[in-house]
Amino acid sequence: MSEYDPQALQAKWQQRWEEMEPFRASEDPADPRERRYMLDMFPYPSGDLHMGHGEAFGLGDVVARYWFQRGYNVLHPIGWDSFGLPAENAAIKRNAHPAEWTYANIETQAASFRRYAVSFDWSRRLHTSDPEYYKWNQWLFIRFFERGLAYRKGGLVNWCPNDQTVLANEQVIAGHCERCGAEVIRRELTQWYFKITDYAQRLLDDMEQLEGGWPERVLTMQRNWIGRSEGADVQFYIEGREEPVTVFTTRPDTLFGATFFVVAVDAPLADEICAPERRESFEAYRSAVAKLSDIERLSTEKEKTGVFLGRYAINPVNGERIPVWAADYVLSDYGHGAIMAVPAHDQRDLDFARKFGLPVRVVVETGLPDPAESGVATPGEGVLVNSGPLDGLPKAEAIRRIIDILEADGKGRATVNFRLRDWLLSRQRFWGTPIPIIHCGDCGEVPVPDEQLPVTLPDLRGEALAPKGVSPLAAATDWVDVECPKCGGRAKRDTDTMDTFVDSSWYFLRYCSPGYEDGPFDVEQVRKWGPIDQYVGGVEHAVLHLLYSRFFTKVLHDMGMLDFTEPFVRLLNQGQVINQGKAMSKSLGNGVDLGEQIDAYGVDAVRLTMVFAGPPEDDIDWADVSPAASQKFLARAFRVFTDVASEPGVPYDQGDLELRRVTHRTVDEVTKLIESYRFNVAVARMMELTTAARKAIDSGPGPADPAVREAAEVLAIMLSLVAPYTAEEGWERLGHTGTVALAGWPQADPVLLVQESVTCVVQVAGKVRDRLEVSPDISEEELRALALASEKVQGYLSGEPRKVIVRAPKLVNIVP
RNA sequence: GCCCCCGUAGCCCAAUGGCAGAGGCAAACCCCUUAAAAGGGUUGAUGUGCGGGUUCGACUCCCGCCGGGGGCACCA
Repeated sequence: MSEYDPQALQAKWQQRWEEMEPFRASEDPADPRERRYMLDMFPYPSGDLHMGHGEAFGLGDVVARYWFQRGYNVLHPIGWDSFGLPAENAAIKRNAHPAEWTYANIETQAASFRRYAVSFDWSRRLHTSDPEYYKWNQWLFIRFFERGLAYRKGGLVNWCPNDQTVLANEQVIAGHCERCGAEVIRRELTQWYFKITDYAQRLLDDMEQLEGGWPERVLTMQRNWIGRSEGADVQFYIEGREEPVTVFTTRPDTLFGATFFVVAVDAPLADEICAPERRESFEAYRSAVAKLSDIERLSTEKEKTGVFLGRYAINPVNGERIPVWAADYVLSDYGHGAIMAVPAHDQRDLDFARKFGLPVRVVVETGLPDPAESGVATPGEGVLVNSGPLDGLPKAEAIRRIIDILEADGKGRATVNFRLRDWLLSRQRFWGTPIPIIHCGDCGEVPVPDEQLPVTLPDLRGEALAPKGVSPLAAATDWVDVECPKCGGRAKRDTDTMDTFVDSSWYFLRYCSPGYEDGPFDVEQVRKWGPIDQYVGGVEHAVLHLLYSRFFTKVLHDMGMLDFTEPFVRLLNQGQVINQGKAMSKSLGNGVDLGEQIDAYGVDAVRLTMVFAGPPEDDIDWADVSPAASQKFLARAFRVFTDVASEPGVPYDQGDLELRRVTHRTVDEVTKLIESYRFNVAVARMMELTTAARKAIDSGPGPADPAVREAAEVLAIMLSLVAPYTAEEGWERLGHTGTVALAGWPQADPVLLVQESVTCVVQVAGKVRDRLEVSPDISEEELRALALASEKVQGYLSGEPRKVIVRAPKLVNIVP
């Protein structure tokens, strides 16, 4: 049988691999091999694997399998992010328990992964919904709580009316729920938070380590998200109020240009200071704003709105009385929820001033038209005017000066503000990790003692899980009512569950010691395996999972449990698989099913198509690629394997030199291409090698030549990164036993990389006029003489050339 | 509005200062075949979105447009 039958190969080799377990990471401390940790973002079990999984895991597997071939001790684990809403919704619909749906899907995906031939170490498999896993979420939560990094507070939060739960800031994308797309509203609720803001500066600073290893755009997104800005806190007294109000400004130099003062309409301060005669209009305005969605409210297109509060603030540097307004363009949860408004030099303040007829005073002379007339604020560089002690100073100097003055008078200080908010982690849903806190009337928030962990979920199913605005756990009274661990009195469990992003913030550490029972992970094992050398996943997690994981890593580092501060050394964002220019969707009816593609073309052809389609970070339009053509190529390669007529062990050095050169050049290039993630080009080189081998068999030295065997063996090994089934069968047909996956990466012989002669292009005025066959180590002088002596070149020259540029050995350019 | 990335053959994509084409798809033609399929082979730019500039030399670097994609966008 030399017919290429992908389905038969799949059945055969899947079973063999299960027996061999070739991809188990070695825990032997005496193992001398260098270690590597390769990880794909773990999947959510929402049914079977789809095209996106096919691409991401296919690309990751190229890296992992390359490392296996290089002889590293590779950790390449798999698990499931198995808590989350879809399971709960499915359970309500089917009157079942979320676990049933979840674990059934996990088994389906696991089987598909095995068929897809991803080089996982299956022995380390984990599921975040297992009590053995989420126990450690709870343990970590308590450690965070003890360190003041987990706390509860009231305030306005994002609420998804569809999912009936709160969301973290990161999970609101342009005013919509990251999960379901529903428009998010604001609600006043008491919730649990992780104090990620304590780590804002370090999250920013440590990005330096990631430079070059992470895509630039992910770093940019994180920088934007963290949003550091330098400036000053300045204290303003408000007439009739004892305590001063602090505002944050990045432009303290413009303090003399402040002509009014704005408080966020939804800040408690606005309510507090509103004058009685303004109460009615203030409250009308406040409720009008409350009705607006975030999208409407935050739109920059929207006209400025606001109301005068009937009060005045005192400018701390010149004693000027300025009116206090409430407006929705000032955000209650950034800075101090109040600002000094400098309309001349801030567009937002100017828009507001022009709408309500407030004065505009230029204090920085920029040479641009007067903002009061032009309507365009002048935020740029300039020299200070109308500013007392700052007059005549340029902007940067004025900022330093005024901060000195404010600090000396105790009226302000230099400070830094971040856009990043604390991570809201409590959720009012069932299928997640219970928050391990007991609320006691006397003792307050009491952590569940470690020895009582895990706090497991009560057995709720079907209708009992229906969203009702509070966690379904609250209804399980026998679960909720407990003794206070501290005083023994009557107390109640916290009924919220954790955001599932908590689960995924440290799972990569658990893989290092998945069965470990004395902590979330074995510190020694993580020291050995961590950090992750290569992480692969979608860019949609740029400010979600990737930011949270970085935060967790830093906290765990501070707890002395990790010796590194960044979890992912290198990150690859694969593109999306789309169809006919659009994302696949049910409504468009353009979905492509991974399983069906595999049934039609085979695993190897589908994987090859994904890898060959283009650079890994580019989207793949399935309408532009051809799995059928991939299958054809694999059949062609397979025929090369079966045509080889020599036995293993023949001396290659007696083989055809020309083919050997092609083989070794291919090894050299493919090695470099794989290491620089240019997998599509690497595949192109493999195709060329296949063609060269074909030619050698048909019209060259013939199938028995040792060079043909060498080419075929190299091809099988390189192909094993992308098309493991075809490579295995080919390897076996070539007379080898064991698995090609561990055959070892070939090494290019430098002697065979040296070319005997090179074609040198001779240009006259940039146009090619002759080609010379020269030795690759020809000297500049020699080549110059040779080029000038060329008859073809002479025809274009009249007299001495003005200039001759020699780039030995490839090019000579003569300027006549 | 601001910032970033990308525009190469009908299509997907190589070439990162030195001969515009490596690879694939599609197309046309040839060989093989009684025929078809399978298989083997041959063929493609007058110049790299447009206009300038730097250079002996530009797809590549710089400036300005056009087109596409992405990120951020009342964060004081």
